[in-house]
Amino acid sequence: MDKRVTIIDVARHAQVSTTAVSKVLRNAYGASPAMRAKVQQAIAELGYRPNAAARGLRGQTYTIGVMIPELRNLFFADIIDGITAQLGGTDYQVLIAPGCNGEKEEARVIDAMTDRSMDGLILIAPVSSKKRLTEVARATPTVVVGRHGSSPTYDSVTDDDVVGAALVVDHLADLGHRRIAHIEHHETDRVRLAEMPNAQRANGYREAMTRRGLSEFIDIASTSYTHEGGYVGAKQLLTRAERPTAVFAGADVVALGALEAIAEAGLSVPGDISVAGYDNSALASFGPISLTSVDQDGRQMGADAARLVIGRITDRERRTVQVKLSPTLAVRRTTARAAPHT
Amino acid sequence: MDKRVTIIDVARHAQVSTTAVSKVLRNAYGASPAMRAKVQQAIAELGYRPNAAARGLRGQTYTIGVMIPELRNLFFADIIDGITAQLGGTDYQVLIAPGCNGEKEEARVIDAMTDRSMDGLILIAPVSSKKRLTEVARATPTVVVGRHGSSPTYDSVTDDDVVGAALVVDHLADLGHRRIAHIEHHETDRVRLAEMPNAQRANGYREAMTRRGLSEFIDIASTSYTHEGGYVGAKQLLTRAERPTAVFAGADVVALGALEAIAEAGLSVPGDISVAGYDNSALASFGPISLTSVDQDGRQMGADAARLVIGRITDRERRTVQVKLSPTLAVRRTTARAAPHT
DNA sequence: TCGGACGTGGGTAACGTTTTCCAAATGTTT
DNA sequence: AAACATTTGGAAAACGTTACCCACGTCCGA
Repeated sequence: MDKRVTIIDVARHAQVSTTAVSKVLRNAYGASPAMRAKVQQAIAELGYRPNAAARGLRGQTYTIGVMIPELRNLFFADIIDGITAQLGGTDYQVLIAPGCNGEKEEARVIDAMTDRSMDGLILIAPVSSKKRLTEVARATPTVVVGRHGSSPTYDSVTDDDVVGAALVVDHLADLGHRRIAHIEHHETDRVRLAEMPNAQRANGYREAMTRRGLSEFIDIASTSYTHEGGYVGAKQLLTRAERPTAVFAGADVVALGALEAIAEAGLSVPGDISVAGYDNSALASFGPISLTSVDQDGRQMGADAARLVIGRITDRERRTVQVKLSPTLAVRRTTARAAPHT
Repeated sequence: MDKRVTIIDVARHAQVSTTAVSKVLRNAYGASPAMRAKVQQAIAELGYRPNAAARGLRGQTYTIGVMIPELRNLFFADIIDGITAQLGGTDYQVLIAPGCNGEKEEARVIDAMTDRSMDGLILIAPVSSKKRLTEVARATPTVVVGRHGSSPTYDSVTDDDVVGAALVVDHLADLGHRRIAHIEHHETDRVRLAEMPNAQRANGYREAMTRRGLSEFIDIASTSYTHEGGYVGAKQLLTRAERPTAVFAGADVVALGALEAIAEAGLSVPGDISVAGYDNSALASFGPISLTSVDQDGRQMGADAARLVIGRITDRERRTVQVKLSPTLAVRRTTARAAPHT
């Protein structure tokens, strides 16, 4: 339990002041190359590492907090990969706060990160009110990922969910499908209705169906973005007098639930019904499943978010920006040509 | 950008000293019920939240760091769930450090957590040398999950991998299989050879095969615990003059890779070949896959780890303990009776 | 030669807590 | 009533770092 080496030890060892050591550590102005070298050697010899808590008290903590609503969603893992890749090589460390389902839990987690004086926050698909997010971002540089709408205080990175939904509808319509149903995440809150990806996907679905002249076939099962939600939603859709020939699930995990319900009903995919998901998670590309899905390029989203948060840490006055990425469609084996119309 | 409320503001507002406030915050001795009430009211009125960085400089940071080697492994998500569930309701916040594949990356991450003066560390399946782990644990209360062997400085939580492997072999042997092959994670380091779960699983496989009188059929493909490793390993096994009738993959993700290779070879599961995995991750239980797998109860492991780390924070002198849980087998549809021996 | 600009280095006061005393008040035993 | 223990509250010194400012040389142009 020997004490940690401090900046004072380094200063003594290099025969300079602690100010000098601090300057070297931060690449700050006012240190000659000679002194720099001397200090760096002392740091190396003593194996000194700065104490982040102490740093945080005056300056930065070199920590970026990432809030993730759900560890099991593989799409989020892609985002994290993008973030860490972008931040690799810098002094910043990424720390993830897990398990924040629900507004209350989310508030607790955001508070915890703020309390730890993190330099920047990346919030993935937060459910908090816009007011709250705006306040948080006022105190700490923040990037919100996966939530539409702009804010004067935080940057945002989103996927164009309307386009994504259209990709699916067009793909299915091109294959001859008309009865294309959708399973959505039920949303009540008015603001979130406009900002959350799930709502945008449902809107995109409606628009695209209308554009293709299929408005009479619009059919939405309103459940939730979970495996269970997909299962229940598909069950509902299968009881229709005229069964849909294709199901567009709002997320991959939903599609998996739907697949299970369809299999239970004794129907085959894509023979009887085509199924498409959203997120193109690792699950979707897994051979035996091979789910057609909208690809959001999570890595790119994560990298952009990291870039933006660092940018805002550097210049807090800069105007906020909104990055909107375009999704692509990964066509696989769960979608196929529809049977001729009866 | 209004300044944060500090302990000084609270003290002033409640007309007491900062010491008094601090005592109330920490439930420390020396505060009368009357004062406690007064201070708590002031805290509520001002919406005060203690600054973790400042706390860390003298006392605790109320932060537990969890190192996780791979975000995509769903088994790890179960462990995290167990940890957060156990810690819910306490003042401790869990922060996860991602992306630490490789010894060097792992060292960087552990350093980062130490630098941030975390109160406790939970290291999941670390690959660092035992010496290094021992040193880390000397500086910070640490629990190692998923690595066998005991240490004088850290507690450990493991699953009995030898038993787990035996469960699979017995299950398959009971179904009439004799050519039961295994796909292992290749290991070179001598210490890790004894401590890492993958090695224990391979040992358990050998022992069980011998015990069942099947030693002549022992057949191991040595690749890695990845999807790719499972694919390659299965390819190897399928080229044998006499093809195995069952494959025991050391991890679920490996089993998935194997399933893909088997499907490509035009063979059916479990008709031609039975496949079993390890970890019983969410993937394994997913209907269309329905993989027979060893269940480790990750939630329980996480809960135990959290309990132990808090215990060690409270009493750093207590002797280290080793918790060893017993796995069970979740039998599903990828294993079936073997064809009669030819 | 003077005066300012610039480069170099350090002294010192924060930052927001906890911890270690210490003093005063109160209670309890002889 | 004296002596002693306990409770209650606070003053002040850490903790390790950074930010702010000042001092001293040296260089250069006027």
